[in-house]
Amino acid sequence: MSDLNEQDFYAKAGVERIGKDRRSHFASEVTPKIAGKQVTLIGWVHTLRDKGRIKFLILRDERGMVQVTIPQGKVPTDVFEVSGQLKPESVVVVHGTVVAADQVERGVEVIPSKIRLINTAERLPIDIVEGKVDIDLETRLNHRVLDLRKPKVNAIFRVQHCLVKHAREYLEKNDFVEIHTPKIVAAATEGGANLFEVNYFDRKAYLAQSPQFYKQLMLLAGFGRVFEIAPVFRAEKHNTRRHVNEYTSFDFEMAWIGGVEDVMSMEEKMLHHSFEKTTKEAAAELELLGIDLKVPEVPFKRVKYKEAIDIVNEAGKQLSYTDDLDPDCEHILGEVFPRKYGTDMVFVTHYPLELRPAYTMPSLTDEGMTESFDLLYKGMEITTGSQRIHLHNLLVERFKAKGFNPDNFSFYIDPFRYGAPPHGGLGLGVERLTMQVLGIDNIREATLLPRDRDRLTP
RNA sequence: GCCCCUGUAGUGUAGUCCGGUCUAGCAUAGGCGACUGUCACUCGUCUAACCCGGGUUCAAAUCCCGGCGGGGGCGCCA
Repeated sequence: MSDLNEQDFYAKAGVERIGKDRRSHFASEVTPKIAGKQVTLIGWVHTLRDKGRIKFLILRDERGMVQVTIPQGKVPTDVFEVSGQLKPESVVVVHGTVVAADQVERGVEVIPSKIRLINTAERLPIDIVEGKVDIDLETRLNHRVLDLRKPKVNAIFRVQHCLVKHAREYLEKNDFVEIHTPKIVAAATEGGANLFEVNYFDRKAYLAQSPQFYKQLMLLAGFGRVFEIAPVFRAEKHNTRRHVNEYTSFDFEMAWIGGVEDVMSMEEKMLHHSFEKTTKEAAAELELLGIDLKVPEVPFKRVKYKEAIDIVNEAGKQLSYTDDLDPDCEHILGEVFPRKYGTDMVFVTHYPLELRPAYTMPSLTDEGMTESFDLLYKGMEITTGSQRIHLHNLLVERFKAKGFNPDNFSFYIDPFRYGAPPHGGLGLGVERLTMQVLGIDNIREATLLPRDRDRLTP
């Protein structure tokens, strides 16, 4: 017998197995309407307010919290004793009866008939109950798993999920095919941004900074419309609230377009759909985060790059038409656009040739400019897109003009010799979209497990 | 690549300028005790910290030097 006990690692840990117990209700589903019902709750001990002969256990699960009230004499003796042993973040199964209770803010509580300890928790490195002590973001990220248990932090990523889910849904309804392109690549797509080098057996390879070439090639391969939601890598030693070194890029690319306008039109409808669905499906999370999400009206405002420069110059900057809009400019535009156009979602179009990658279609209507756009949301660039060059000779010419040797990109350029469809597309930063939707200051907060200049764990 | 700031209990801070009751304060977390309606429970009590090394000085958390660590911004970009 003693040998058996030695091997029972559950008993050794002082805990029980869940066994056949399964959750009957989420905490949020315990309402006065189901008073009298027997429920099985599974979750964490959020707090235990131990008043001596009555204890109040706040049980938290994936969807919320509910109070479990444990009055001595009215619950079995062992239930009362076990409850006294519980620590914050202990994992428990609670069997009990739902009781309407005026004393509780939610008007309902659970009186337990049984409480089973499923796992123990040591002293926490960070407080999970919010509102007691402000914790540095750095410390929170070091303990990200615990940090994410906070309902508000968790809600950020449920909103993010919702935004992505419905953007994807819109594209699927519009004949886009989801593709998965290689993240280990041989060469840069755009120059500029630095690449992470990796050992590819005995050769040098790089982590993809963008799926750009591949998603275009898939249109040449006959897919018509494609999208990909995947990580991209930027080896820039930037350290700002808007940058991380690995982020999720939401890319789409569509063939048979008449111009860049078709791409913008697709994006605004996609975002409109996504925002609208998110306000409904993530209503609880948005409320928890105190966000009143405004669904931007379609069509979004369009402003030419030159006009944007004029606007920031009116605000005191001194930029020429070939200067890039820096974060300060985006901030200015973020303030001016709502006043001037009544919206915080604005396409800035027709960027100068020198500011855009080699594959961007030059403009016939605006000399020296491109058929391109950025989407600025609340003063931050969340999308970059354009009509792409589908004419082989022009593509070669543009690569040369940018100082690249087209021969190094033959895998990308050569297919354009054989009937490439006119096309365009965009890349949208998922974390940036999330942070702007939720009014988050630092992109790391909108990134599940951020990779920045020196963070590689967790 | 460039620039700025900063290291005090598990966490967040006060103290650092102007060295001396700092035997390092407070909050929160944690231990123990009390409490039958709490809801950031309350009350009592205890535990727990000056990044490392060197220097100046009668005296260093405080000033100086070096090391290590951390945070933020710019360029670039989503």
